[in-house]
Amino acid sequence: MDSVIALIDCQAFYVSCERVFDPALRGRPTVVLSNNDGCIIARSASVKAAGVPMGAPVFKWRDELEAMDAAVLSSNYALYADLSRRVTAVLETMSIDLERYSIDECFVTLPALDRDALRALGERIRRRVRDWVGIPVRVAIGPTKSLAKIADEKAKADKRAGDGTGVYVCPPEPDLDVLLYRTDVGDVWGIGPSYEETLREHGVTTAAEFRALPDPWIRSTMTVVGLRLARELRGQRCLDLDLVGPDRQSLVRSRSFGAPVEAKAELRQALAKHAQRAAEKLREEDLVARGISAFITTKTHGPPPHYADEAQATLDEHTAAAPPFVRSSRRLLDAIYRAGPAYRKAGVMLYAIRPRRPHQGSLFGRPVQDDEALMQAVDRINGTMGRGTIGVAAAGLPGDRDWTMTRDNTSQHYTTRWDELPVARA
DNA sequence: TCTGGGGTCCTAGGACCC
DNA sequence: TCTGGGGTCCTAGGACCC
Repeated sequence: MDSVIALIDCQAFYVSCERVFDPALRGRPTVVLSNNDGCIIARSASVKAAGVPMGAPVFKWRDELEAMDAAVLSSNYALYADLSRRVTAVLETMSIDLERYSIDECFVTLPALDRDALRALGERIRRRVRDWVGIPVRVAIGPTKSLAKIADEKAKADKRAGDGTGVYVCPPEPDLDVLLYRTDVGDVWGIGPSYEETLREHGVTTAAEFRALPDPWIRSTMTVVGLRLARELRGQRCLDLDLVGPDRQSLVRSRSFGAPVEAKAELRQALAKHAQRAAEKLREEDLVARGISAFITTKTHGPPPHYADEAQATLDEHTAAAPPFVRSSRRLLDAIYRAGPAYRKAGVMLYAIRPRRPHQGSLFGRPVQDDEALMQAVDRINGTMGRGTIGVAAAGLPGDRDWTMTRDNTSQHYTTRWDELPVARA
């Protein structure tokens, strides 16, 4: 093999982003919350060490966080997305090929050097991202994506011990087998709770035992996905780098409500807002969609009643204009709404997505160009004067009560809004 | 009282076609 | 009594990821 794969993983990414701009947070225990300030979705090392789990509802950990004097921040996705882009821009100056896997991880290919040289290269990557963007990253290297993921787990573990370098290179066989024997099968990338349970029932508890299973058994129990995984752990490359990024299949906009909602009119407005935002996102990505589904749900935890339903519709033609999706969301709500329950969340999903091409008007109805010109004007105004300045009336007016979200403690948009740039004082 | 918001891929089964 | 053998497309649901 003339190349290896490195996983570049930003450490406690959201927390690190906040620390770039607020030095007072460095060294202070910090968590970042999900939308609506519900769950803990990023934790500094000290908070992790205190046993606060990922995804935990914040209300269960208030006391512990207070005792640690932890900073509790609402999420600021515009900031994180921007810094993520800067991290990949730095990597592009150094690596051969790059796949952006998620907001805080990417895969790159590196030349197949010996272990020491790879470690040194990993260090250089790490240093450059830290110096140029201010975000600490781990670099985990292996012959395949799945083994790079294993290496990342190992690097994380080293970090916890306190003296890890943040760079880990998979050893060759037979040391690799030893490493995999020490890796819990549930910690393998792609093996979730359900497969883990099945495997344990068959006496398989380590990654090494998993990759040694017979192919037909894996295939029939875990589909080809499982088989690819096992082969990757054997060093056989089955998952290629997705260089251009896959074409989008679907697009979801949804939010939990700050407080329960019963009124149909409010659900209608929420769905209209989501439909409008989803269409805006389509236009940003130069896509059009034809399918829409709308869903509403009550709480899903705790004692019943729980209620959730969803309905779908197909538009006459592909479009990225807001009005057809908004109209459709209203009809879909009529189909699924039941009076009575207190709803906690609503959203829309667009599907049947493809790239926008000119002149895709249908034989029926208004020509698309009208909508297109209108939407261009809308985007221009919102681009200049701020998101939400104008939009369909069904989505509510800018001055309306913002019932959609609780966000008590958001940092500034340091890098994406002129009026919130950091200020340097001499 | 308070539990996120995105995504992807795979399979089975039904409808429909010749 | 006997009742083909392919295809394709679509959808629902399950599994996983960050």
